[in-house]
Amino acid sequence: MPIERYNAAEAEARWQKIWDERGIFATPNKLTRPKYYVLEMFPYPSGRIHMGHVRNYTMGDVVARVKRAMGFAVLHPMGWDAFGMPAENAAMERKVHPKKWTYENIDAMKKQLKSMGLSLDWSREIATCDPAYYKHQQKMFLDFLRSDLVERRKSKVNWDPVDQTVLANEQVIDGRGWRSGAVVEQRELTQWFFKITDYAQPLLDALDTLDRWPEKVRLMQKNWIGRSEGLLVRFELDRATTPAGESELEIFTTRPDTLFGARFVAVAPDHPLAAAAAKKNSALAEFIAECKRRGTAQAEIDTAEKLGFDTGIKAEHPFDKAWKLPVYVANFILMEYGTGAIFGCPAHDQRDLDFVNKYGLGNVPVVGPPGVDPKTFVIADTAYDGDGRMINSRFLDGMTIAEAKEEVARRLEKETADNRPVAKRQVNFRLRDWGISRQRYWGCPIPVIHCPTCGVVPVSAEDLPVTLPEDVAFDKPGNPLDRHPTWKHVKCPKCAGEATRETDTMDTFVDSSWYFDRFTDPWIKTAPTDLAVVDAWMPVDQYIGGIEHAILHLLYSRFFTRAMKKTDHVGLDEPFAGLFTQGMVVHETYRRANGDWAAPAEVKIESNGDVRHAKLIATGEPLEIGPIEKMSKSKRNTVDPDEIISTYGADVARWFMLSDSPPDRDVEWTERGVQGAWRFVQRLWRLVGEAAGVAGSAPAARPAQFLPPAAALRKAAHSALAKVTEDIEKLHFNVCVAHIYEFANALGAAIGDIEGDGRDGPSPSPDLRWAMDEAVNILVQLFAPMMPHLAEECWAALGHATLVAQAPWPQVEADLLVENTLTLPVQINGRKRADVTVPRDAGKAEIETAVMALDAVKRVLDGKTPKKVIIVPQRIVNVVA
RNA sequence: GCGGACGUGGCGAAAUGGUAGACGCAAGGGACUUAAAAUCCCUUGGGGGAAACCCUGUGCGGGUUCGAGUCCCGCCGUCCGCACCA
Repeated sequence: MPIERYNAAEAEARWQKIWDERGIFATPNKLTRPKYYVLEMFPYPSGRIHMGHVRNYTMGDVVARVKRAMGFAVLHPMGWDAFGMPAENAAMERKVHPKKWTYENIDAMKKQLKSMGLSLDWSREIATCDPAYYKHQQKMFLDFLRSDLVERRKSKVNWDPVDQTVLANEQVIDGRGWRSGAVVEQRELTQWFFKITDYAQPLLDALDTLDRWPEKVRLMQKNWIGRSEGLLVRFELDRATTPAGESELEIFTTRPDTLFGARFVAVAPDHPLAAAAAKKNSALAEFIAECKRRGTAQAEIDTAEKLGFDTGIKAEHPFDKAWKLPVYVANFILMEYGTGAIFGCPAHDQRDLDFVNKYGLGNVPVVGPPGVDPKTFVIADTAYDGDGRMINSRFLDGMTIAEAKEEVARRLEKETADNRPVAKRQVNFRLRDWGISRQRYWGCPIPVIHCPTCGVVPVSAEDLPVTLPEDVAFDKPGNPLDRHPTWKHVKCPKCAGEATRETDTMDTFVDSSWYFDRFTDPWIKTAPTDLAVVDAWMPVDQYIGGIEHAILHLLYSRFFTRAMKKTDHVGLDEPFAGLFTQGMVVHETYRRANGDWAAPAEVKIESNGDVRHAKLIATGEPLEIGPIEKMSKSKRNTVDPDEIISTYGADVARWFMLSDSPPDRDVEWTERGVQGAWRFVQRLWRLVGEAAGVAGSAPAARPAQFLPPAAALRKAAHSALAKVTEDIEKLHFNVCVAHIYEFANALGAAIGDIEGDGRDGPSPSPDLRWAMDEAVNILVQLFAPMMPHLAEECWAALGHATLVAQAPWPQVEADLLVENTLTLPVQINGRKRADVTVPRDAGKAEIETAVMALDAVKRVLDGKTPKKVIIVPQRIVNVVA
């Protein structure tokens, strides 16, 4: 029977059109079945999708299709993270308006996504640059402002000199801007902040409840929040030595137990005490200026020497007024953490030790490691930060570190100076408030007005949205909103006097902090969300995206959800119940002799034996095959999804993306792998045709009995079904792929057996035809979530008038997977020597008798009695000789 | 420096503490073909053996266990996150 090759290009377009016309992926908000919300991180409309998108969206689509088949009402929407710098860069470089550029990109990428055959509900599509979206964001900003979740203050900020804008701490990677890569500078600016630090503790605590998040991400967030418990201690200053009669200095410490090891006190260069002292000391002023001149770039911090300047100020030890400690200004103290002041205990802190060794201040060890004689224990170049007992510490001697911390806190809390306790316990967080002001055009305008008489005045709700002006020029660096001739000049809503609009726009991470809520009801015009609807759909049951958002987007969204709850826009705290972070798509690199990179599409690979050679197709020039790296424009090792889809079809791209590597690990894109996937598509098509031929007109009624060949086939089908169902649930797509291959091999073998018989024997028995029909239907349904177009084509070929995309997931017949006899491996001393076949319900005695009768066992035991026989029911037998 | 993950054939990888290497790729051999492609069949961790089968094997060294790729301790290596955080 001649079977034509499967024509992916023709079939895929046809099925996409049918799905579209029948609107089968649109999900109504009226829920009649249990809900399942699957979401992939929405893309930035850069112009074209890349292989990372293909991987991400394929995974989400498999989950969506399977859950739909399992009877859930599945919400699977798509939208666009559409504000941001690249649109402005395009405007500057190519004189195209950011809006035009963005919407053209959206059109192009939407077309590409559609060609992937994703089961998305496009009726819910949103773009964050749409005033219909950001209007609600502005409304929430004002709600947050009223609820004390937002504040405006002057602060030292990260300034990106290339993008000419402020960055949040989370957006500074290794001292560089996350987008531009420029070395970030410190500037003092007045900024809008979301008070994420108010939620530091809840955000930390709730991490323990996110049991379907990767441990790694939870740990990263925990470290980022950076809770530390310590003591805030007031050190009295010797007024005779202070510049303007300052009487005390507050320091924060997590090691109050080491107070008797103190050798000095130090403050940050931008600490008020340092500034005051500098006014009377030009050498100190020069030192401080020098500290500030030194860069804040990572490389400089790493190599920077610990430098200090003795101010001449003396601080009194909290437990001994007579004990005076010198106060230094030191370059390694950060004003942003704690109080910007520390006491230095060099014996047990490496930085402090480096410092005293440079300035000759000496050290006294106060924690003795176990088994060490306190009298002879000295610290030279390496601080001791391990466990031990207190030494040289008066009333603390002999205590553990924990006991000493507690004792110091207890005593200093009770002691007072100026009627206030000398110390109090304090929890400190590393997390900083989220600065959201950006000095850019293409973002959501911050809806406030600055009035010379009334101060900051919120735009009234009925005047929202504050829309961006379209007539802007990008001919100069800086913020076009600020330069616009009219836009910012408005009347004050309060006093009607001349006032100006805020010209900063919001960080684009604000846009992506609630889009998943908006998807639940993108149509509502009067509010960001419909509370009943958002609470019915949220949380997202399965969120899928890149690990690069482990902190940024995922932490902001967790905060934003809490802020929305406080302002009555959602009813829950945690937006993402399940999170999966997928690996990157990587590819070999190719390099020409002159150092230029060559793209995979320009390269031909030849191999003789095990050695592979690359050469440039155009000229034949030999190329060096370089390391496998993340696909990037700079290394030119990208593969265009469009080309793959038009050459092999979307199903091939989807299948290969799922097949080779575990989804959380990097996957290497290779031509060999793609061709393997393509061959399998063709093989499945042939197999389904052949199986349909064998099954012929299978009996409609299920036969009462199945002979061994049919029973074996049914077992293979149901076992594959059980395994795929289980592994899909765990998102082990690569293992699912293996099960499908295995089942396809088994089905192929079964067909081969029948055709072999068929030549000289009778046609297959009715029970086998029925089993074959069942098997091939299961096979098609198993690969349908991954290769939906091929599956529809096969489904139709099998005679169904319905869509496989709407077919319910098949039921496993568990009985088939239970064997009447079991073949157990037999180990002797933990090493497999033989198999034993016993009835499934055989007792231990029966199994032992059978095992002892085995030749292999007899040979090893040589007539002796075994020491022990371990029988694990249904599993294994181990004979200990 | 601190924290974490990972380490299995030529390669990507499987493996609730229970037969290590499923499945795929690559390679080799064969069938079909005038030939090639496609397809189909066989072999493939290492060593020994004619074969049955035996020995050995999951980075290295220990430990727990009847039994360890999996659990524990210590190294080595790779990758990731954080980092003058007091």
